[in-house]
Amino acid sequence: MENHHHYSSKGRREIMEQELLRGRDVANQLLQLLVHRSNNNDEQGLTLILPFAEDLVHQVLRSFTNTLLLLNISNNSNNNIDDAIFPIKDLSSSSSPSSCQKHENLDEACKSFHTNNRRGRYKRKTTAPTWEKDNPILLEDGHAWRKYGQKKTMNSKYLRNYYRCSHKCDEGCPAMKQVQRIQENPPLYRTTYYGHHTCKNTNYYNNEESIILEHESKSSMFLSFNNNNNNIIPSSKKQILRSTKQEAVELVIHDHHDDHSVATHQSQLYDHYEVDLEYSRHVAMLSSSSSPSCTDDTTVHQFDNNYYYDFGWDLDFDGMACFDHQDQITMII
DNA sequence: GGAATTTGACCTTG
DNA sequence: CAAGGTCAAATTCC
Repeated sequence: MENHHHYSSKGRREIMEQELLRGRDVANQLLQLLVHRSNNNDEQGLTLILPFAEDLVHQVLRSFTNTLLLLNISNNSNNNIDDAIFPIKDLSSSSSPSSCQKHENLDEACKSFHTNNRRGRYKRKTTAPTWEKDNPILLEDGHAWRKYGQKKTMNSKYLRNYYRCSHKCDEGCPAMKQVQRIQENPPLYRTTYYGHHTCKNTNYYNNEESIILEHESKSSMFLSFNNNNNNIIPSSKKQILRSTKQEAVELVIHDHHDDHSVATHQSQLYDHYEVDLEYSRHVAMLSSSSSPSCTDDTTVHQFDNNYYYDFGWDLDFDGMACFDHQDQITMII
């Protein structure tokens, strides 16, 4: 309920300031990188360093985008917007949003739930995974997770990490996930989800107001919504229209990807209450029509009489063809 | 000091 | 019995 206050201590102004400072720092890094390279005049070294420079540029742009978004929001709204700001945390910063209600009682509730005698208390899952996805970096998915174990497995040199929903104890939410690195270079992490969230996930997506700042991502697609005025906060080529909480959101593609600088997109499909807006690079989509034309690497899943299309597009823009033949897609939030 | 993670023991499953 | 999922005390983090 009043879980927003976690963020209100850090006001909009402060977040904007942080964004700008971060952008300046990164710009300085970029400058030094370029100066260093131009001094050396090393053609081969330049190509090596190009991806890094590109990443820095993306970070600077992200700083601008986030700050502008915050400015835009503060101009258009005058009511408690501080409470509605949910900045995307950097991956380097640890810990979950910890914005669940009665969070201080959580551990206590867990302790009372488990007695000292551990016998018979184990309930090992038997169900098949609900969803599985590989990602090149560790991503947050908008839910608060509590890690409860890690294990070395036979066929991997990496540890498998076990998480359950932070609301398991206070709301009995059964959702769990496992994350395991499956490849070193380039890094690849496999996240396997078990069960669906039953908790009131008020911290991000189902909230009446939420502002999603762009996070480190090679994608320039940027989604956000605000229920107050149904306004459109455009970024790159996509816009969200008519956002209604816990109802379908129409996502209309106004333009197609004729410009490849729009960068990379990857979709990720969760169940329909776990659409990830936090990272633009993975967006779950539900087609309202029965059968959009899709590229070959599109996979279709059926769930609750709905068809889910996982476009799974990647660096090569294969998946973009999906939009070329379909100008309206329904997204469930 | 409280909350989150780590860690090895404990437990289930095949 | 091996593999690996889960628990909770110990440890770390904030």
